[in-house]
Amino acid sequence: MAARTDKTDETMNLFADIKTLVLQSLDAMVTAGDLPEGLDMSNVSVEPPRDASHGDMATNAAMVLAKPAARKPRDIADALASRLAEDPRVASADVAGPGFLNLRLDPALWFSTIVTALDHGTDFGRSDMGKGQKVNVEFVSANPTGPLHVGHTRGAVFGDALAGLLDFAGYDVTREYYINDGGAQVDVLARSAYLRYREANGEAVEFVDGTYPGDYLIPVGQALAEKYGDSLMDAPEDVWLDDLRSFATDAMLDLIRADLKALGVEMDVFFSEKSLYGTGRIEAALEDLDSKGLIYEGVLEPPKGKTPEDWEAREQTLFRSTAHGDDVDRPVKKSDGSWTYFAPDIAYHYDKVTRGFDSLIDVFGADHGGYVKRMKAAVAALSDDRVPLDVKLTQLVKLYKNGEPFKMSKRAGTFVTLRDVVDQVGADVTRFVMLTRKNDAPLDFDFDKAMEQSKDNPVFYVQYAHARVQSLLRRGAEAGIDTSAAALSAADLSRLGHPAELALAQKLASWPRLLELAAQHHEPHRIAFYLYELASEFHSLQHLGKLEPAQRFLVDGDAATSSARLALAAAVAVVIAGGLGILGVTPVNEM
RNA sequence: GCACCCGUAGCUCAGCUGGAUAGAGCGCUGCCCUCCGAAGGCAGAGGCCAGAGGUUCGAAUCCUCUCGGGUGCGCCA
Repeated sequence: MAARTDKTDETMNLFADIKTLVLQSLDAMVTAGDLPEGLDMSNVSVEPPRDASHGDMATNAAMVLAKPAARKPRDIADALASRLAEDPRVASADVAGPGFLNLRLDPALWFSTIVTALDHGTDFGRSDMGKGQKVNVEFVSANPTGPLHVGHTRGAVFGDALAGLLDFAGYDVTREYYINDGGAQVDVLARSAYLRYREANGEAVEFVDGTYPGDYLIPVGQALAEKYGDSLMDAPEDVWLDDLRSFATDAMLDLIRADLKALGVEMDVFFSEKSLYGTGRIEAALEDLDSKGLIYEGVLEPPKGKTPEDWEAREQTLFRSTAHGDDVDRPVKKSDGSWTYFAPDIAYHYDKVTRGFDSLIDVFGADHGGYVKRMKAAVAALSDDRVPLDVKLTQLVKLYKNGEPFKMSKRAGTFVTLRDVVDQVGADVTRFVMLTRKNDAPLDFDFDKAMEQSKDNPVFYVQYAHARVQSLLRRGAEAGIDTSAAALSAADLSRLGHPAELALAQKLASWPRLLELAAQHHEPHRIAFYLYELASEFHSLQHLGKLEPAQRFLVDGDAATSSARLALAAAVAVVIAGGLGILGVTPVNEM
């Protein structure tokens, strides 16, 4: 296994290497006077062509530069092609279509990816694109008033996988949870806990509207009964509210922490909203905005089309969020002078900015979409546009059982918690399934399908490919082949050459590139899709051995060929294991 | 009324800072196991990328408008 980040050498990413070559060649053309100086090369790309028959890689350089260089695209392409063809790595360079330059690389170069993968192990694909920049990923941030439910589960998985991805891409990542323990809902929690406390002391209680009737507070009530005996039974609320609030909040936080742990999520920081009150921190943040002329007293227009019945014009303290792209200015104080939810959240993000993060990511449920603009405006203002904030919204999870929609209802007791899901299908399956859709697309989660051992189930399909490789390696070892990574890495890869083998090696070679794109776009789901495709190509190649026995991974009496093919298979397993690892899923060796 | 997200095969969805003939799974049709895991594989049918303009050498992708679906819209968090 390679060290963490010290081996991010050039050969990790073939596409980047060839792009470098293209850019160098273009520079040479400038020097030679074939191209004018000062051209913007930022749009030059090197990517795999959609149709493999076009070649291994394609660059758009000639078309992108034609206009600014005032040259015909084909002329540029021809000149570039002849320069590129001089490089030993390039087998051929052909101009096609309007000016595409199709490159074919020496197959040995593609197969060398196998060596790279085996030598780096699951660190294959790590990069330094993040350059150690500090990124804060805030996710889950559920109210500490009960256990996490399915919606939170998706946010938790997404946020954690995104954090893992960014870490892999060379960022210094902090996973963070914002505890909403400052608002009215924790008072409701305290009162609900108090009812459970009375119940634990033998009294029959009734949960009226505005209290939480969930069973999860029963143990809290019992713990309170043990701690306080019956001393609070006749006490007025103002005597016990503060104590019970913090007691119950702590208990809920323990519950949430345990839920997250069951899912394999571990936060670096739990940040308390309450810690912002009475400490001058909210005031300080708003002071900062005020000094920038962004705080004023004013009256908002009523919302159009849906005027609340009790609406009346009222002067409030407002944040001029419209100065940074919001649609209307937002209140930071309620009519009674207390803070709105937004105020401490501004202070919280101010804190993140002052902690020195280079960029921030917030993961919210899609129902908080209306909150995005004002939050971005706040961060832009607080950081003087220095710190970008990306807000990722996670869409709803629709539950199914046997293909039938699974209706959730708190009232009917069919409220599905994170724990329910994890207990039913396991953390690995939960995590992978949650990432089989883009974050902002709705997700169908079928309990039965998630457990199914078939191609329908992407988790199984990918795990199966990994297990099959392990099976091959075991058989290889039985046949006397050294299947250690080091030995396979030294195999004679010139034994490979079948088109399907080449295609698989090319797929492996695109792994670092995919990771960079996924990290850039903050889209961990791309990993799940890639792994599925990789698994598919592997299954296909393995099946080829049934049709053409000469193409089996293990060839009787030909240890050299077998070793080379096992090296390819092992490299596939390494990438699957690495990819699953980023997503927080454990690869399995046997199904 | 306004804002944000979405609209791609019968269904559920991918589609890489705009690239060449738009992909996968399910479902449908027809195939493939005496030996590496058939828990799998191969092939076929199936598309006006919601619609209309625009930008561009080039648009599912970017811009504008229309239609359709979801979410949100001061004193909840």
